[in-house]
Amino acid sequence: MAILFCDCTTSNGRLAREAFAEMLQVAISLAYPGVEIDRERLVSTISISKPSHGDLSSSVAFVLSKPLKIPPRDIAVRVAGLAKPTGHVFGMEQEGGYINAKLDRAAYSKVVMAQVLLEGENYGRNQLGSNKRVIVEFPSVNPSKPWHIGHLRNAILGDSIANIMAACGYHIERDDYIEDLGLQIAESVWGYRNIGNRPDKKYDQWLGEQYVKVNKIMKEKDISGEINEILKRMEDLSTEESALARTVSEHCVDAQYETAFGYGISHDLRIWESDIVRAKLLEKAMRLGMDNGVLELAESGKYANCIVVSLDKVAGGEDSLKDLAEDVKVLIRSNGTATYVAKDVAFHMWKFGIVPVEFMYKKLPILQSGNHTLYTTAENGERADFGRADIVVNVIGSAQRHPQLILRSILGAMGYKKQADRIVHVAYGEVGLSEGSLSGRSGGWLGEGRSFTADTLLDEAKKKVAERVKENTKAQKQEVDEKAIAAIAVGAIKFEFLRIAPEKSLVFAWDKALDFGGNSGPYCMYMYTRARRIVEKAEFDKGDALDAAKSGVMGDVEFELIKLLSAAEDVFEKACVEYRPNVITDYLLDVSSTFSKFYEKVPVLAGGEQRDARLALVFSTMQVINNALLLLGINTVERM
RNA sequence: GGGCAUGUGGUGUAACUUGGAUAGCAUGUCGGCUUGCGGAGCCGUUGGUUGCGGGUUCAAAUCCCGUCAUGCCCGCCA
Repeated sequence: MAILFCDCTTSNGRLAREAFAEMLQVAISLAYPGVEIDRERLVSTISISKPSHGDLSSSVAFVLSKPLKIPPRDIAVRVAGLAKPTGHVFGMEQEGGYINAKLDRAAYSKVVMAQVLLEGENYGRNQLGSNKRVIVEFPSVNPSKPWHIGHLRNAILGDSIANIMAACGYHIERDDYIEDLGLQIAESVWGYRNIGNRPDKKYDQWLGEQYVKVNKIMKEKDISGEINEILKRMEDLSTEESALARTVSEHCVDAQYETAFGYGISHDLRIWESDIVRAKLLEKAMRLGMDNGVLELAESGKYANCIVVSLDKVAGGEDSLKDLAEDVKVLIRSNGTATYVAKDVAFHMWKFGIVPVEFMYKKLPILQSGNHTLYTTAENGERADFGRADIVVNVIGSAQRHPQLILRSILGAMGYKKQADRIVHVAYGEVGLSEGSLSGRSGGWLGEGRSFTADTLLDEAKKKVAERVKENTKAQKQEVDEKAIAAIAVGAIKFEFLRIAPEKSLVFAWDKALDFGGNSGPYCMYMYTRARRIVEKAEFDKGDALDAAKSGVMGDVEFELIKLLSAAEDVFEKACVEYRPNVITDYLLDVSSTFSKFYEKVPVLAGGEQRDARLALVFSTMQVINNALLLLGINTVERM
């Protein structure tokens, strides 16, 4: 098999744009000697255009119009007239002020298909991240309740962003921070002792329901003294309460990870708050802050005996930290306990390897999707290579913008500006219900009829999918197993959550969540299965496809598909730098619907001499849909 | 009081960071398509002063200013 393309490290989509830019640059210098345009600027004027406007389009004439004082149309005419074909780009013409170019269909489709087929699962992957270490933290749910649909959005986003960054050449560590010393756990421990300690259902569900009961009791009688006593004792790691808190939390997190397993979401590391305390990370971090003068001990006044930071002092250029009701943020309370922000500052010092703390790690025998190994921090264990990140991505609700900003400001003021700038807060809009709220305290996630847990959602989706599959595959006398049904249900839910831009809020409604038509995951998955069946019927394998790709495809719809396939790498990169998986969902819908039009219009198997080249295109499309779905954490199925 | 986010056809949304051609997609409405590789599909129809008002520009959903609406945040809660 001859290598048809010249540069394996660059996508053909990019090569085509570069070639077009080259053409334009030469033509511009011929037309207007002395005029220089930055190459990057030039490339940025080029976009893939609609079929009615050629294949590639540049608006460079508008840019040059002002300095040259010549109307865009005249520039376009002149430049287009002087351009000479480069690479696979030719046929330049002017329309209004635009300069459009056509691609050599046969040649271009050959190289694109060859690249897709040769690179296979790696197609679209790139080295943008040059192996930099990234910690993606998600979803860090309190170990006192099951994941509800809000937590699920967090987990799905985090998992997908981690996948996308990994595909762009970053070294990814997926961390889950478990807060086992917080007030919520103290309340759980109180419930465990006073209401019951025998789970009669999935542990997280049971614990969550109990937590809601405790909160009801708290409204009726004052047990806050007892709970505070438990909380205080928990923070001393030698107490029975502390051990109980950890045990209850571990059971709960294990149960939460059954949910994660069902959704195909995995982690590398669980980091426990109690292990952070044990390692004295907080003390070290606070001492560092005191030493360099950013943190100070208030000796008198309102904050006497607290360790505080002046927000005005650390604000830098941040307006949102100015004109606050209180200029002071407490990190260590007068009773010696730490606030959330203090813990977060310390935790981030570990993430970046600023404070040299070595945790002990244990491998956990938890089943994760893809047999992904899970570690946990532990009292006893071994050393392992975690932390020391170059970039930190925190997937946290947008409600926490303010504390995240304080975190960055404090780190920056302490002299870690570079690290502070490399904390990315993926601030997603909270998930709301059309009626009520998801509040954990009042038990909003329990719902009236159906609960709003991630488990319930998946169960309902599976039921719905099973019905649909049964109906749909009747004609083919094909069995579709439970694994495939689960994959489709997961695909439907993940796609539905990911197609909405992260910063947008999301109002959950059952009928919408379980409607799998149109812009949906199942639609894309269905196109994959259709493609697969065509290829199976033809008994066409990858070797055949590589041979057949030598012919190229010429039709309009075919070529639209080729153009889309060649854009994969650009799309993956865009999704990565913007931390927006919806860039991928959009792309998938585009590829899927274009493929759908293609097979509706063009009979592949009865295609005469074009049959094999079209089969190669079908094969290539399958690969691209598969690769893009994997970035969303969605697995393809063979039948549906 | 201050800060942040959001506002796009009946509904859900994309494009906004980096301004470009007729604002893309789905759902909904109404109508059509199957002796063909599988109809979770395809084609057509309908529906938009991109919250509002200014400004910058050859060009604004996109940038700037103002304004309105909604949500979130501003704690020795997490």
